[in-house]
Amino acid sequence: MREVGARGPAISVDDDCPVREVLDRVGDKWSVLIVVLLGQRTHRFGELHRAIDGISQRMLTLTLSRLVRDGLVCRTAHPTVPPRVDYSLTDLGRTLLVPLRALDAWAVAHRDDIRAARARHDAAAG
Amino acid sequence: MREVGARGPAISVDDDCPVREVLDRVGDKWSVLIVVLLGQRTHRFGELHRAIDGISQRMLTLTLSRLVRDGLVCRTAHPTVPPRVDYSLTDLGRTLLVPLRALDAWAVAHRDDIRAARARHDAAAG
DNA sequence: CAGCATCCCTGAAGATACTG
DNA sequence: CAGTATCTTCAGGGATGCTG
Repeated sequence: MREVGARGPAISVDDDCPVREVLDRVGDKWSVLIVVLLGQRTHRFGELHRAIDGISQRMLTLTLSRLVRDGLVCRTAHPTVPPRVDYSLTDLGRTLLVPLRALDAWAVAHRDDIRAARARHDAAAG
Repeated sequence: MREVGARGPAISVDDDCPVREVLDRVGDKWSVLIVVLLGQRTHRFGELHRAIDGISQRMLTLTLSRLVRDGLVCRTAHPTVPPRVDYSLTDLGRTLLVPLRALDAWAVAHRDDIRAARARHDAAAG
């Protein structure tokens, strides 16, 4: 396993790159959004549907089932009528909030830098 | 702007969600790999091509140009013949290594948990 | 309410060939 | 060596309709 990073902890990079594994899992269009919302509090299916602007029912179902499958999200179906299903983060899911916060902090701190770089680059060339 | 997180720093979630912005930018198939490799040291185009197993010339070019555009990677073309082009991280790019390391640490720490959850889930249902 | 089934479409990514 | 140009494929995702 090759590693990088002169100072600070290394990031492994090879064939089975853990970072890539995470990104393949939560790097899709909706997973992070859902994890973050569930990090806030438990949500029902419909609540998530309303909270996440633009998501289709299909994608919400799909993404949730993947997250449940990966042990990040917990699904609780109440045998009532009409049915009621609650989704919440598992312990594992909650631990994921930590690195996501780090990424978020970076985004907040540097979004303007990126926009500036873009503007500069686009102005120079096209 | 709605925010989440009982304890710890909040993650903003709304229409312009910073986390989503980062993921849209580096959540693709190759960007993280390239950033991490360049975090190691400066690489030439061909070095990256050989280092990243499975990437096509086209995707390497595309991904690099996006990273350059966003100010994360610096491109240095030497006017020699044959041409030689060096890629390295900018200061901004280097700061990105920090949250990526957090994500990597999480991945390393929990990949087995995810695999176990999956196995459990798949065994239960299918 | 929650969610599956079906159809469709687009954009990301691969393969291949060519160039300064 | 370091790309560009073109064609093609495929999976992610949207829209809609139906059901326990």
